[in-house]
Amino acid sequence: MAVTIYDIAREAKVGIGTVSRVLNNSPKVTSQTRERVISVAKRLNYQPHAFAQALARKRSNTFSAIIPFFTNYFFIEVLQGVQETLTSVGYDLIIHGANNQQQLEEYLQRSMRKGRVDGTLIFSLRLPDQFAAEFKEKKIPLILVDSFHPDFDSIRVDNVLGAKIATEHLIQLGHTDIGMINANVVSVPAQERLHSFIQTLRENKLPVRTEVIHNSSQTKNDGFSREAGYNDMMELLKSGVKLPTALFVSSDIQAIGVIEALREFELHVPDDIAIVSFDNIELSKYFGLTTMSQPMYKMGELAVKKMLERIEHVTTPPSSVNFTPTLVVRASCGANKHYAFHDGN
Amino acid sequence: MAVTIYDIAREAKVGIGTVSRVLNNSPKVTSQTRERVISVAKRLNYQPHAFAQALARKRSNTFSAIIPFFTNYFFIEVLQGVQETLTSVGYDLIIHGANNQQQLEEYLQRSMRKGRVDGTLIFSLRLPDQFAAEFKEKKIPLILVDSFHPDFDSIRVDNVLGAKIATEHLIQLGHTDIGMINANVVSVPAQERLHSFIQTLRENKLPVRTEVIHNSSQTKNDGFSREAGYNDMMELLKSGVKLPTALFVSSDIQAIGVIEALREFELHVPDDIAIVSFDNIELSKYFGLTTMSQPMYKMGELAVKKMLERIEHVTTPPSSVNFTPTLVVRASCGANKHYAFHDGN
DNA sequence: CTACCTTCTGAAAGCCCTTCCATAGACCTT
DNA sequence: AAGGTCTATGGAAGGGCTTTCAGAAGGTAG
Repeated sequence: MAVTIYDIAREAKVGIGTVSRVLNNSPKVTSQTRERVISVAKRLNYQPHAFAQALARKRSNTFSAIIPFFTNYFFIEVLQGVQETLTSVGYDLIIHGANNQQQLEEYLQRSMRKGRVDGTLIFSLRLPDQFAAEFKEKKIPLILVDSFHPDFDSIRVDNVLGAKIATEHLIQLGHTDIGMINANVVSVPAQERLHSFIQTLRENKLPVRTEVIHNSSQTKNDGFSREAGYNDMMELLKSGVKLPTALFVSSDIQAIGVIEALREFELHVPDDIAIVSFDNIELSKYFGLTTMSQPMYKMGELAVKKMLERIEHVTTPPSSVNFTPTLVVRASCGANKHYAFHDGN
Repeated sequence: MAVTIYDIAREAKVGIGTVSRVLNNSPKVTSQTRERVISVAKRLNYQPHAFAQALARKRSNTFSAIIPFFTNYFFIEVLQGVQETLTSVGYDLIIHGANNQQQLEEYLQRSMRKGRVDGTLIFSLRLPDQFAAEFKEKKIPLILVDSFHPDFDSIRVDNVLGAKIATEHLIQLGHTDIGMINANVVSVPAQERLHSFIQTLRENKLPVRTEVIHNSSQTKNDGFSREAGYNDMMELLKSGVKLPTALFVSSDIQAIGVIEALREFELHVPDDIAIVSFDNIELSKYFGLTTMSQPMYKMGELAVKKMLERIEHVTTPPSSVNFTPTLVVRASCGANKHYAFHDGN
């Protein structure tokens, strides 16, 4: 069968303890025996058994990540940061796509199985209270990305500030009648962006026309999709209400759908309607989207670093990092003539 | 500390063997003791220790997937199929993004660690010979997706046939001067599409103008990116060679970049130049891309099913499934007036 | 009532590693 | 030379589970 440290010990005429010490680079082995053991290990093509190691060490060197949806550009880019950082420190990543509340709970349950993972990352999902309590009690490291809970570390983009900046940018461009195409408010970021948008209008004493503030009822990707953007904009267009002169859209990918819908009604961006959205995914540049840029890769990287720290120091109080999204001005808002805007007409 | 089967055994006044049997639904337990054990387990909020289980059972219920690049729409969509299917059968997925050969080898190494995973999926990557031998010898289940090796199961799209269909579609539309914007030929699919493209031109007795057949030298995502498409098309445009009337582009995402470049030269698709690409990612519809559609989600699903079969029957000879990509005619080839083509002018 | 099955159950062995503990031996010290 | 210190080493214990094995308990048949 598979070769174990016992085989190595026998061949190298040492004890298993010594083999283990050699393999773990413990200093208390003479270089002579060390070399003998290493050469035998190589000859037998020894591979340590990960689970036996994990069991003995009481740590698995793997994290789990729970994300709402797989096909979402924001998550993909953050995940890339997570994965690459993790790899560089020898950790593995288990990925769970939670399409609904039930799946989320199942995955959380799995992540809590003793020893399965050393920590888990939750993306953009609200942590149910009973799980929060359990994670806390069991002291299982948990990092929230793009979400928040007072008992755990979190890494976020400041959606409130971001939505404010976006909205004020439109206001500064002279717009006074601004609508919003939002994702599904079951998503926390969608909620925050919505409230901040409304708040900003109020602060600027602008009318809040609820008939042009549209929360998606789509459930797929919580409404953060091209399709949702298209459908929701279509609804607005067909409803016959007076259109605003500008729109704040809760994600770039939705904005792409929104533009598609506008095109069918022969409305031009930014002349007929100006758009600012959120995320700055790779494609945004192509579309000339003015958008709030999030440091996605960096967020992933930081999430891992925090997790590693957290594992070392289980008891330090949780901290929260807020990245400020930055406004990237392109063509869709009408402010930057440098970029041609491409809406396909 | 964490609750173990010993705790349950003590509380329920049974032996650990019985506890284990109950938890694993072994039939040889009276319903009376079964219920007693279950109620104690629930009361103590017992969670089995995954690694101890894996160690004793000699299987981990997790697979690993090695993909070339994270931010590639093709992989993401296949992975979604993989992940969802896996979840439905209670397996976990470890994801490795291999940005280069060295990383690939490290990950393969990791996957071979005894017990770490029950099997691994490799995406679009050529399996190095020494690893092939080792996997085969150790009988570690291995499934190749979008790649091929005679000793292992593989699930592919027929790139040769796909490229042929795409090229012939352009030929049927009357084009006799056709170029290609290819990804980096270090990638097997890129290679196959290239060869089949040239082969098809020859079969149809059309000229093969190597100056308009451009293999990307980009390494990021092996040239399967918007950026690569843009840069490579730019090179072609600036080179001053006579442009072909049609282009076969090796992926949709590149095609988007190609269109962007053409736009800067005020060339219109499909009137000035017709385009057929490959993949049919979600965004293709938006762009009106005529493309070869690959059943990505299905491929992921099938990969998992094959893997599970393979685990049951280690010795059955490897099989290879070839999906035939289907032509989706939209606007970019000029054949379908139903779709408006959107190149942003 | 004894002999023999069945069925269920408890406990030990085993999965493969890390780590602790005890010991042997080398090296100092006085 | 005896005692003490230190280092390298072997091996047992332990991590939490599954599975095998033997035996207890209960039932049936002769």
